[in-house]
Parts: sequence; structure tokens; C-alpha cells
Amino acid sequence: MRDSKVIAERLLEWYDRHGRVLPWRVPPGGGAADPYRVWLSEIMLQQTTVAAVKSYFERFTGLWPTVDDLAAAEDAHVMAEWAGLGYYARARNLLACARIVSKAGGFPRTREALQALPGIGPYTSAAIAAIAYDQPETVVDGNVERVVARLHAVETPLPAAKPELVALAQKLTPQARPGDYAQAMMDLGATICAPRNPACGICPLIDECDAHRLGIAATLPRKAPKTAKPNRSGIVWVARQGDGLLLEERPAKGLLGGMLAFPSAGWDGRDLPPPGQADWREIGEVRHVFTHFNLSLQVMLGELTGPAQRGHLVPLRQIDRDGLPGLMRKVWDVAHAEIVA
DNA sequence: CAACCGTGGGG
DNA sequence: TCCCCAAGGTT
Repeated sequence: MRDSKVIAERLLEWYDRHGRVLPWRVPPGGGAADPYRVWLSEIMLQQTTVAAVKSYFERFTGLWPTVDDLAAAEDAHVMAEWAGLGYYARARNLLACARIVSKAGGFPRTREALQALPGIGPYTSAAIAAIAYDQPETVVDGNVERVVARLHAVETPLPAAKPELVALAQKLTPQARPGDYAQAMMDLGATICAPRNPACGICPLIDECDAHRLGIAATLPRKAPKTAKPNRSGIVWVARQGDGLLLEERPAKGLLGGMLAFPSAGWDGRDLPPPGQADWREIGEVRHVFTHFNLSLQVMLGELTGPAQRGHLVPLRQIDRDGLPGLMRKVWDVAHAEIVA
């Protein structure tokens, strides 16, 4: 019990001096955090690096300063702005959540009610409750798992170790400054207690760390071995007609769900024919790595000789590369180079 | 509960 | 080049 108090105190003291300055973070003494900005940043940060999120967060808050603004936005606009960030279910859930919250007149304040909203799970609900509402909820993300596993030298591999790590993290959570404490744990994990080369020499918790004492800090947390990624392949068609290219909206669920894309087949469980009649010729190949498989796509280019079977034509100058998911940006780059040439 | 779901950067 | 992984959630 006294141990946890020392840890929280040292961590907060370190955070006050070395905490990161981030666009969604209220500096010490800057007043209460805006729940909308906390929520938005937490959704964007799910499995995504701080560096990647920054520009997206600035753009979203510029376009939609409040949850009511976001709730009123058009689906396609939000999806296009999210393009490139990945995990597109987050964007769909983001809009669904914004509309529920806007209609309700604001975000709920309890962790339980927050977690009932789409896209908000155990981590995010605790983070919002702690950071925006100053409630002593225990926030457990990948950083906290690592810090706690090291502090207590937990050698059980993840994900089996998760319940144990959550229980240990709960015992460490202080009643005072829960939001700062949560962010301090994550900052420590991101900057000092790093996955590969932990900077134990400058860690404020070095005296409390069992793993460091045992000389095994860098090896924790242990993780179950991963299975190899299979290779998949398929075809993507860039269909021209007049000065336009054929684009389609992907099915709402599944890979790149709800995103704008060139018609494709053979790699995502759909085995569709070409989107129209044309003298197709291969102009290149695109490789892409998804979470659970590697992909190689043959890029076909052709001038439609009849009506398009699916999708809609978009004038070349009107196609927004930034509004496409990463995979389709690669396809666009190959096709655009060929068309311009 | 294990599989599914993106992308870019770093060692 | 390859592997790891980053403020996870949903089904």
C-alpha cells in the first residue's frame, strides 16, 4: 500500500516536469479538458502512434470543433478525412457515437455509460473518465501493461497476463489527479519504459522496479508467439471513361469498410468480375501489408466500352488522393503515372 | 476467445 | 528486408 503511494508520487512529479506537450492535452493549470477532444484523441490513438495522429486531430477539430458539428457531418466527408489513419471501423463508430452523444446533449460521465457507446471499450472509457472527468478509473493500455509487468516482474505471457496486470494496475491507481496519473503512465511507457531499449537509468521508478532489479526489464512483457502472415493476391481495375475514373464505396463492414476504392477482387473474400467491358492491360503491381496478411494486387487499366457495372465515374481532377485509404493511394499512384505519361 | 481490422516508423 | 509495434474494439 505504501509502495503504490511512492510510485504515484514519483510518477506525477516526473510527469509535471517531463510530460509531453500534445495538441489534445491541457497543460498543467490550463483548466478542465474538453470531453470531445479527449474522446476524439483517444479514438484516433487506438493502436496508432502519436506522430500519425497529430495532423488528423488538428484537421478534425478545425473542421468540427464540437461533437455537434461532427454529428452533423456527412459520412463520406468524415471517412475521407479519416483516410490514411487505418482501422476504418473507428471512423464509422466515431460518427455513430457522435450522433448518439449529440442527441443526448453531451457525453455521459461514468465509465459504464461511456463503454456502452460505439467504439469505446475498457481502455477508452477509463481514459475519458479519468482525463476528462477526473475520476479514479484505472487506464490499461499497452504502455501500462508494459510498465506494470516490469514493476512487478510479471513473466506470464500476454494476453493471458492481462487480468493479472489489470489487477496490479488498479492497486497502483491513486485517488488524486487520476487523469494526470493515467497520462503519466502512458508517457513513461512511451518515452522511458520503452518496449526495446528501456532507459532505466533515468527512470523515476527505478527503485520500485522488480524487473530492473532482476535484470529482465527489456524482456518484459512476454508475449505469445505470433503466427506468420499469409500472402494474398488479387486484381484491381482502374476503369477510364471520358475524363473520369471508376470508384466505388466498399461494403460498410470488413476490410476498408465504407471507404472509397477502385473496384477490386480476389483478395477480400469477394470474387467479382471486372466492373465493365474494356481492353484491360496490366500496368503494374501494388504491395501492401495488412494486420493479418500481405497483399499483392495486379493493377489493370482499361477504357470502358460499355456501361459501368458498379461504382461511379469521378473526373480525374476531382479525385482526391488523400481521401483514399493507403492501399488505394498506391493504386492511384501507379495509374496516375501511367495516365499522365 | 481468437480472429479480424491499417498504416507508418524504427531497430 | 524483416519484424515489431502503437493511447484497442468488435464479433
